[in-house]
Amino acid sequence: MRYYDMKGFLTYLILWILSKKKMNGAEIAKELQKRRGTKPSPGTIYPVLKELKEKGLITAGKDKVYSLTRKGEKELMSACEFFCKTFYDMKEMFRCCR
Amino acid sequence: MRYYDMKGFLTYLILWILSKKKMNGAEIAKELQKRRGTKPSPGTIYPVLKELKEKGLITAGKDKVYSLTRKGEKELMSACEFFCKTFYDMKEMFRCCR
DNA sequence: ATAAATATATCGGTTGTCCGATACATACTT
DNA sequence: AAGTATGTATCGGACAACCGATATATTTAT
Repeated sequence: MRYYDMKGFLTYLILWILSKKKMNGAEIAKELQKRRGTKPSPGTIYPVLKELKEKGLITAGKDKVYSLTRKGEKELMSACEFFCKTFYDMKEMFRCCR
Repeated sequence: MRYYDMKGFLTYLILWILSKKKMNGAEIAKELQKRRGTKPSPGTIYPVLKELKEKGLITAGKDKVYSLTRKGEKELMSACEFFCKTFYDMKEMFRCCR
């Protein structure tokens, strides 16, 4: 997986969110609404969940409550490292907005 | 401009880089190489610079050394705020990789 | 049990990022 | 001044994110 492409943060944002709490699709959508200000449409979110599941990064039981797999955790970690490297001086950025 | 789309971080990364130091296209490419590990192709970087210039976010003299305009600074600030809001708990992320 | 509301899923199409290839301009060397 | 290296620019196309619309499944209410 190539982080440097960075088309769409959504996938990683979802991984990030799921790393904190198990959720179903609708709950994820709500959480995104809260964070970004806009709610992704069903046509956006469910394909992403499907893809993440097929890649083995998340799993869900019959109740459709998703959580990260071990692989998903590693993937998220890698993404974090990439972000840290790319925005190694981002701390200033965060400082500026609080 | 819609931050929540987030297709491609490149544009904002370039704004971020230019906010710290004036550079020409080649220098920007090198800096990106350093940060991301991959160097953007000319076909990637120059169209982005052109677009940013057309939007009035950056300017350059005859020497093609780019710098942020006032508008560009504001834009970057907005982007920062968006990131902070979206990843309000990202501090943990940064902690994990150092 | 039926109806209504909510959640999940799929499909087609649009858009924008990014790249590779190519062409052009400018600066540097000898 | 000619040739070489380096920087700049443009074009076409590949690919993926995202959305809107629609269909289906599941849960909740009556």
